Amino acid sequence: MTPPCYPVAGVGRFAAGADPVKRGQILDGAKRVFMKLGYDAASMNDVTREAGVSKGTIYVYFQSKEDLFGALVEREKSEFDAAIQQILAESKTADEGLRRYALAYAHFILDTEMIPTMRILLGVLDRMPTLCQRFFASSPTNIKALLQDYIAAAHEKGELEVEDTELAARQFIDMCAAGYFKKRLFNDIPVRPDDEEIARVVDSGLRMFMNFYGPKNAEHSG
Amino acid sequence: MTPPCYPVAGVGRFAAGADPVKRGQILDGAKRVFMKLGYDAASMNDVTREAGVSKGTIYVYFQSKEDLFGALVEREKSEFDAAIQQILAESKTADEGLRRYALAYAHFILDTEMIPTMRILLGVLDRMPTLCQRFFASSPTNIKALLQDYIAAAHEKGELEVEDTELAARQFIDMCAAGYFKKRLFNDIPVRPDDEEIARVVDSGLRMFMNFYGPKNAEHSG
Amino acid sequence: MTPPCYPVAGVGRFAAGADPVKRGQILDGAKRVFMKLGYDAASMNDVTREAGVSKGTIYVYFQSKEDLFGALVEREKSEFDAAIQQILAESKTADEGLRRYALAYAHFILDTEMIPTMRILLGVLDRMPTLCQRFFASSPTNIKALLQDYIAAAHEKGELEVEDTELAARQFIDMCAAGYFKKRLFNDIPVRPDDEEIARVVDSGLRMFMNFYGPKNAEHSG
Amino acid sequence: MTPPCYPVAGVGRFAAGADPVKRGQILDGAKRVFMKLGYDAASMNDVTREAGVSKGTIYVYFQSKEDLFGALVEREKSEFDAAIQQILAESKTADEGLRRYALAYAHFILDTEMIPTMRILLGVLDRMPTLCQRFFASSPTNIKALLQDYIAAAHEKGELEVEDTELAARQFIDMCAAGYFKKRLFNDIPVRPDDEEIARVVDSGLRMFMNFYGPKNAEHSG
DNA sequence: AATGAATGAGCTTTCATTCAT
DNA sequence: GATGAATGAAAGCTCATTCAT
Repeated sequence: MTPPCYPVAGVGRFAAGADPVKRGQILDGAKRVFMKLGYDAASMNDVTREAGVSKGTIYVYFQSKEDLFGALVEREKSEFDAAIQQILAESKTADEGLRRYALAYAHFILDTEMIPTMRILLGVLDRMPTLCQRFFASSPTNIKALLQDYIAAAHEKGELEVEDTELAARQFIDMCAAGYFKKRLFNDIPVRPDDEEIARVVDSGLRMFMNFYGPKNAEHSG
Repeated sequence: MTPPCYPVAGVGRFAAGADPVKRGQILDGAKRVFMKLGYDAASMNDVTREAGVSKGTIYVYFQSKEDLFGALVEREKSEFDAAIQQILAESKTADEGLRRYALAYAHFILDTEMIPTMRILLGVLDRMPTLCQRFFASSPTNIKALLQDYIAAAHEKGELEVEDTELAARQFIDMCAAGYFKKRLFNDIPVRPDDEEIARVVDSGLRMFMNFYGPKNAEHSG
Repeated sequence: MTPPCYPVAGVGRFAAGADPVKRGQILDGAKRVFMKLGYDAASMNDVTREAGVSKGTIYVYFQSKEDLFGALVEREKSEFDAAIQQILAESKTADEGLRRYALAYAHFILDTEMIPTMRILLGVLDRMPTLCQRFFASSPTNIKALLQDYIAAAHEKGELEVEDTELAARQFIDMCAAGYFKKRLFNDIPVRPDDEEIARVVDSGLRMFMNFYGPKNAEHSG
Repeated sequence: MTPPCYPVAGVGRFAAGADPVKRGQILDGAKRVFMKLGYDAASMNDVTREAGVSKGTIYVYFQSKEDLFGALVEREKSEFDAAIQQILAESKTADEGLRRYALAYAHFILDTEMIPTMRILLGVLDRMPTLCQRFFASSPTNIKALLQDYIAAAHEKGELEVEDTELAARQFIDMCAAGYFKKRLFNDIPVRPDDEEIARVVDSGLRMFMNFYGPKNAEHSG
């Protein structure tokens, strides 16, 4: 009959480990910790401190350290996916679509936590192959599929002349954006290149690509 | 016929931690363990078991786990360095040099332990920046410098028309070989592509590159 | 009759590493182990076993082996300090004060863990100078300061005639009690001397001291 | 028939582990190492380096680390013993003998390695009781026996009036020299007191002692 | 006799996970 | 549901001792 005398946030509102706010809070703390220290060097105590929840609570929401890390990776992936898909959908011409794609790619590489996340994943790839594959399946490696579809459509419309769309997509990504990808991945960029510099690189790559695959050049094939 | 005097310096005897055979044996074991488990998950006991030497012996040859890992990385790097340099030195024409460069690059990506090594390095990049930099300074990221010089020389000879050699080098690498680099890095290659397939990709990239930078096209520059 | 609310701060609950009962339990175990084996030969596993707590728990309460040892030493010191100060404060005449001081000193030497603690400290003196100094600052070596003040006061009151109070204090301690100090320190006492024997030694020393520094002898000074 | 081609110092001259020069060389190295680091912190490798002999050789001359340490202690003890015995033998009058005894004691305490040696021994006393006892049996603690005999002889000659010679000997040592002993033992002396200061302390103690036990005072007993 | 590379038990310390409250 | 003290296996590393040369 006596009322409970301890804080009972959301009692009865969610099943065990299902409160999405708390879950997000844990993931936010975990993100900060993992990004800073890497998978192995980050301890669950660090997560506890950074997330502001107790050890036990974490284990209510996530089965293990690896499970927590997997959930974190899953969330990063979703955000990236959604953003890239929207960009391609909004673009009208092939030239505009390709350019915006390249710029969006560069943005994610340079301004988000994508690269640190990928570094950590690569470090544990052999131990957690499934987890990694799930991430990479829609990461910079494979949003190539989206681009590939886009290029195929442009080919249908006569904007491009491409036979091997997979190769062309890879070439475009590599030429216009992968330079920054590798530079960032290997920590080879002391300061973020300014937008003008990025535009210049994208432009040169795009011209080379259009020079080869554009409608005017008829003597070749992909 | 006189019995051998001992101690006999130089016959099977080395200064502490200087026996190259044993050193190699330890590195081989460490390589297997690190490649399989990553840096943190690999324990010195694992190395002990895999290398077939005792714990103490490892610490005679290497100061610490990090030191052992550093030596391992150094060894991988040396082999790669030597091979790439020789290839460029042996080539006559720009076309031949570029093609051989791309093929050699592909070989290292696909057939050696370069990529697994890099994965692990990326996983510990924040904790061991110096070690990583030393490796990456001559890794696929940066043998670009060699290629850049090569392209500049070709430009002087009139074989290529290139203004921004750094950009051109990056573009060539990205186009001809980086596709495999990323595929391997992200463990995205179920089976090694056959030599024919590799030749086809290199050929397409090289044609796109020559189409843009080759001597005949005079209306532009990179 | 209402069921107890939890978490109930302050009822059987303490902040991390702050439960004084458990802390004492660990210190008790550590004391037994250190006294028996010395600092280096005592392992944390030994402490674990003797204290009846797990390894991890010890490291919640103490940062390191050295920290644990330091806390142990601090505890011994406190008990000694408090007792000696009270004894001098309670005494009325010089003769009574000096006699009680000597007897209290003997008690600590013979009946407490003071001496074993000091032995261990001396063994690590070069490695832990600060820790040692903190202990010795109020150990038998230096409660001499208290005695010195006491003697100076007696001199003012005309009970003693002392010029060099520091020397006199040292002489008194050495004569009345230091014999047992050294005997105990070097493990030279097979059985504890009985109280009568102690009284006899203190008496002889006190008489020699008073014979020299007492008010009747006017022809000299220390 | 061929002559041995490796250095054969003393081959055939000594039984295994019996070359006193090499033995001394090892002990010298061990002394430096143990004095600097203490028993446990000193490693056999340190001894190896400091003594300039190989690990194996040490184990030819000494069974174990503890055995080596024991031999070292034994040697220190002998030197001290010999010196004190000679001093007492050379002295004529009680006053001179006692004074020289006190000064010799102070010298050993202040200028030799006696104190560091004792510190280390105290640190391992509970683990190596036999070893320690052997040392302390003739150390400052117990050269008291020599003094006791000397005092008894002086009593016979009428130079002193002493009933309890053991107590008197202890009192004399404590008064005249133990002050420095403790100061040194507890590392409480920043600079060595000069000879004048030592003479002053010895003088005061000796006067108090003679005041009490000297032939003129007839009203008491020890 | 002398060497010193090799051994492996044992050290201090960390940390993912559990469970009584 | 939430807590965080407690656990104990396992980590990196050291070092007394052995033994093939």
